[in-house]
Amino acid sequence: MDTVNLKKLAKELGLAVSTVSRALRDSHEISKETKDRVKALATAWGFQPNAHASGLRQNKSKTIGVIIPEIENNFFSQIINGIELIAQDKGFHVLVYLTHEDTEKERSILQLLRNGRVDGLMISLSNTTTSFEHLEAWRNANIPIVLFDRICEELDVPVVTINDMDVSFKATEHLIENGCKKIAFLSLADQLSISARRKAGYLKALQKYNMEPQQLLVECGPDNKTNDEIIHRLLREEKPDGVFTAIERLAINMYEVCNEMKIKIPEELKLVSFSNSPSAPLFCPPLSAIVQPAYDMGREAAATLFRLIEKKTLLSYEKKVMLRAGLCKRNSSAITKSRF
Amino acid sequence: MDTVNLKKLAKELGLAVSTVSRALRDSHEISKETKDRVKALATAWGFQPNAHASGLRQNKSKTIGVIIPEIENNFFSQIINGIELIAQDKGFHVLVYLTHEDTEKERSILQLLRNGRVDGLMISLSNTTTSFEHLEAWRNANIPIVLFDRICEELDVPVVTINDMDVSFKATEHLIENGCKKIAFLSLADQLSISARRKAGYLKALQKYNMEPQQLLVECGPDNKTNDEIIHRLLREEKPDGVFTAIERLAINMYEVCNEMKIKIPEELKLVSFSNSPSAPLFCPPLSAIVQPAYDMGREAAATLFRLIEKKTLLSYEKKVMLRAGLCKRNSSAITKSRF
DNA sequence: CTGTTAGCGCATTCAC
DNA sequence: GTGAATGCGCTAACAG
Repeated sequence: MDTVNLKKLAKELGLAVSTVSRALRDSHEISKETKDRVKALATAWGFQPNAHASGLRQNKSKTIGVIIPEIENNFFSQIINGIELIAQDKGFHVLVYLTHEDTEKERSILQLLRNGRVDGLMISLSNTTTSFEHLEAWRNANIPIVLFDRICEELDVPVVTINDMDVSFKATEHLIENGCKKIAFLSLADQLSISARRKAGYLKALQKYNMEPQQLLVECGPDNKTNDEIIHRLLREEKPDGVFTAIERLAINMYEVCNEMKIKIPEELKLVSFSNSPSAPLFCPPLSAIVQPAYDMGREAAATLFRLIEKKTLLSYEKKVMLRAGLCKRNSSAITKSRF
Repeated sequence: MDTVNLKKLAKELGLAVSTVSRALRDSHEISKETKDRVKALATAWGFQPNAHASGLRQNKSKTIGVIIPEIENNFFSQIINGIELIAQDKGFHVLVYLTHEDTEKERSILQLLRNGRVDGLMISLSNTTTSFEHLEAWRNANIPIVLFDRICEELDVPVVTINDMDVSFKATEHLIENGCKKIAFLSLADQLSISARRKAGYLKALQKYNMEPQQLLVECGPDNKTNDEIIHRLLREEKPDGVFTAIERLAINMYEVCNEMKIKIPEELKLVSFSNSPSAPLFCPPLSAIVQPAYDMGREAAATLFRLIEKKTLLSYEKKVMLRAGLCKRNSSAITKSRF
């Protein structure tokens, strides 16, 4: 069976192409009978209007692009889930791109998409991104864009974020309240605003309890083995009794190294981490986690993008949406009976 | 800045549109000087050829579609990761669709994509899919398609699978060797070929050790709470000393219910499960897992699809690719000292 | 080596 | 209410 198009339908029905087109789009200037005849044949033949042709004609793609650093991460896959829900609801398609934390790739994808392929873009920045010309350039193309989670604060662009600072403050305070005297903060060495916000929350909590002298800022990298060494050294030399990790992967490293070094969690060291893993409660011991509303974030960001695509003007509070993460206290940071 | 197209470039350069087009595509029939001039202006102006126009003209979209049941699942996100790598390498875009295990959605997405939007399709079937007319219909559209993991064996379509049966046999045998006398098999109630293959592996192992009378086939559903009840009843009434779960989510349910019921893993009950979670080693106790090469599967399936897209004929062994999953033995299925 | 022309399939303007 | 004609931006056939 050859591909069916308007022309063939028109020929079969003895109508003009334009009439068929209008009938299928439910134009009011077509009689009900004609509409019915046209639609009947269209469904019978399984007609689907060619995406490129109508895209070209209307300068619309019915497609949004999503650029994220990685996908093997509960946080981002939940985000995609939320985005996809809204997109499917709007009849839109979703293109997914992974940067693998490579700012060059990020730049080239953005460049590549300035050609009508997408009607809007959502992006969470790579952690190696330090300059933002590619985002500025994008804005010249006049295609709606929304930043989420890993945003750029300098740019006047709609963003959806999480209360990273507040919840980090809360997590650190929780460790302090549970008796920690020397708390380390582990994060990736990057320039991201979220890292800065999380660090700020940590520092603010130390400040509140006059513990700044005990601050321990540890920067990890992309390589797990190196991180293990860094953590090893940290635990050996600084002997913190509390650790707050800014990303889940580092918490896993913590568990592994503590196992190796026979350091007991939470007796000798209490741990809290950002984590969206559904199995955090099964860890040994169960991980006290800052859980981000990733699914909602995806939906919120997508909803904002569609407001822009539909040319609705954003109200000021819609330009900066902040969602609240929750601290889920579990055994990895629990108070333990003093020994003997 | 208005959108720049071939016409504007041609006008500025005093050339014909076709010359500009050819120059940008490195046609051999254009002089080096002209090419250089054209390319210089194109990059200066940040020209990107309109995707719809060239797509329409060439009847190519440089896009592949990926349909999966869900994304909040390490297995599928690893698959996407593998697919995306190959696609980016080929300069292709990736559309992602989630069916949420809804066969109707699956059907309508397939229908929707028969309009030139994608040059090829990869799909892992929803577990509610029992008839395959939509796949048959797709083949009439003559667009390459590859099935992976959750495939349909009746159809003559390239597939990439995993040695589900063998590895399930191995997992069950492992439980038997470690002393289990009554092993339950937990899976979703679905019609999928992978479920059948996993079950077959389980049964084959029981058979080998003459334990068929002890077979315990338990069907769970999409709802976690119901599953918890099913597992509760199973553990209370049947008291298995070994459990093999066909999907990760059910293993998490097992841990939870065992915790509640104070059943000790692995002392009183040994557990093995399919799982691609990177944190399985951190579980309490660490989970013995069948780890699927999901990333490779994504790459393999994408590579197969691109062979089809590039009109290469598939060699017979390329039509049915089977990858090997590995059993990673950990403490959840370990032999324990008898408690005399 | 470069220019002219036609047409991909559709939506839309204008005619009747 | 319907048909004919136009053009979205690009590529490819044909001409020179």
